[in-house]
Amino acid sequence: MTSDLSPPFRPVEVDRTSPVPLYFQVATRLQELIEKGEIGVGARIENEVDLAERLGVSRPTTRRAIQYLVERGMLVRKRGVGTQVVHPKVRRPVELSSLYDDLVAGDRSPRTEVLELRTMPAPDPIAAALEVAPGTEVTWIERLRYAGGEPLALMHNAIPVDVLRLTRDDLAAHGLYELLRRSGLTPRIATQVIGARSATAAEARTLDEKRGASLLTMTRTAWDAGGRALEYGSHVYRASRYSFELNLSAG
Amino acid sequence: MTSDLSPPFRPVEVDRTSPVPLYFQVATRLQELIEKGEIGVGARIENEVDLAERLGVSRPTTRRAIQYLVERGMLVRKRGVGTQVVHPKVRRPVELSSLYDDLVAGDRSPRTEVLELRTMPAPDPIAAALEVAPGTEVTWIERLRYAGGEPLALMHNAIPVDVLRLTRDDLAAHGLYELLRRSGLTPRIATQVIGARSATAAEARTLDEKRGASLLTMTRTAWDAGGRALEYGSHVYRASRYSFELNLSAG
DNA sequence: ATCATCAGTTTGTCATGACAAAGTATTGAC
DNA sequence: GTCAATACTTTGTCATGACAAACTGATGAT
Repeated sequence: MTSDLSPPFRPVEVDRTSPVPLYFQVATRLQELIEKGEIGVGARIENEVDLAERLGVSRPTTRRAIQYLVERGMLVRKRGVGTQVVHPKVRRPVELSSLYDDLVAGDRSPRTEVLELRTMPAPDPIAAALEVAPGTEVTWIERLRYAGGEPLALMHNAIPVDVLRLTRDDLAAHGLYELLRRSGLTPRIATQVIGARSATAAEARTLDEKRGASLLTMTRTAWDAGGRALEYGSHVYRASRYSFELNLSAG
Repeated sequence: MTSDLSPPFRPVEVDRTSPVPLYFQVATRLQELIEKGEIGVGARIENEVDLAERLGVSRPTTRRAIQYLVERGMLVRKRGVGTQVVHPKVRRPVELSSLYDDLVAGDRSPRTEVLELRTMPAPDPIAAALEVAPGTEVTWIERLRYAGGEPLALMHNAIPVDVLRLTRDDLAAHGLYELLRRSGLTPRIATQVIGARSATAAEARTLDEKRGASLLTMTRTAWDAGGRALEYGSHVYRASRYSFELNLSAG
């Protein structure tokens, strides 16, 4: 029935002198083979035991490599059946990146205008969102983001001052998440709410839209691995120029 | 410095006769302790080796349980330091559920009106989204979803006929994802695009909004674990009544 | 007093071995 | 021929043992 028994694809050799973990080497190699189509969608890969033996690694190591790709949506395992390729490229769960990074990646030449930058005690709703004490000092930022010469988004952020200090120049030249990461602060968890509403007169003017035009709204709070709140953001995007793309995967 | 050395919290006994895997029993028990606050945020839990010994399970099993909670954002591990509680409840990555389920869970008494239900060859854009051959027969559904007596969303779906056959009654009484699951079809992977635009006159009339009101739009394609396309959806929501909430976690 | 060095703690990686559970394919009885 | 029982394949779970790497804190030299 399943004629596509794994062809003897090229040996995946591992480098035991490398500091890269073996399971990761195996996973990366498999991912390459799949992305290049050398193992086609629907094809079954070799069973764990044989694969492990052929690579000269243990079965747990092989399992861990396969598991890694299963979690990324490339492979599917069924007990008693085998492991099958279901998608030729990684489906990332959801990116936790900033708009700026996305625009750079998409070659849309972003530019940032810093409209406001000051420190102030956090208003209650923002303190609540950040899960910090009311009145905690935060840096309040208002930015206008351009892409391809056109205004795209109006962004408001609050960052606790003891998390990061920011300058106008930094913000004009880099995305907020890049600045965070550069300071060793890695956002790991975030909650977002995405909605829509009509533009106010002032927003329409700033964003070069007609009054009452539809805007996408996004509010987000991001935490680092230690559970410390890094950033609260409340942004509006021109719906005519922007939308959110998400890849979901459910266990 | 860290005075909060793990108190000798109650023994977590495992049941080896249970069909539930040991690692999952341990993970669940730890999760309970954390959710109930018996292990507070910031506290360090026992190290893997001791914990394993005390529970009478192996270290890999303990590691797997802890890893499970780390991936869910409750715990953080640092080599040479230990494992710390960073959040008292699970942060789910993103749910892959239907609007209907969400409304039921939120006690907002959903109701569904089936406006249209017929089979037809998939138009090219929809066939492309589903990654099936152009002209593949699909069931085309148009539904109006109410919540709390008010219209909330206008939903269009295409489901390949060889995936599932649907009746008006089924659709009126249940959410689409519930019907899929009941047939043994589990959505595992989806890509979504969320945007916004102004309502057309017809949409405004149907949704009881003013003409030009802002609407949230969401298009989605969902696949099962085997990579088979289950559903394409193109929905519009009243922005005044609905927004998307997401929890993200980045590796 | 300050800084480098070293030992201790804790998680990270890997190997080997074993059995269980869930599918699939084959065999055999009727 | 049909259906149930059986054998086989493959992944899932678990144990034990070992060493490496990262971080912490104490020690010692300057």
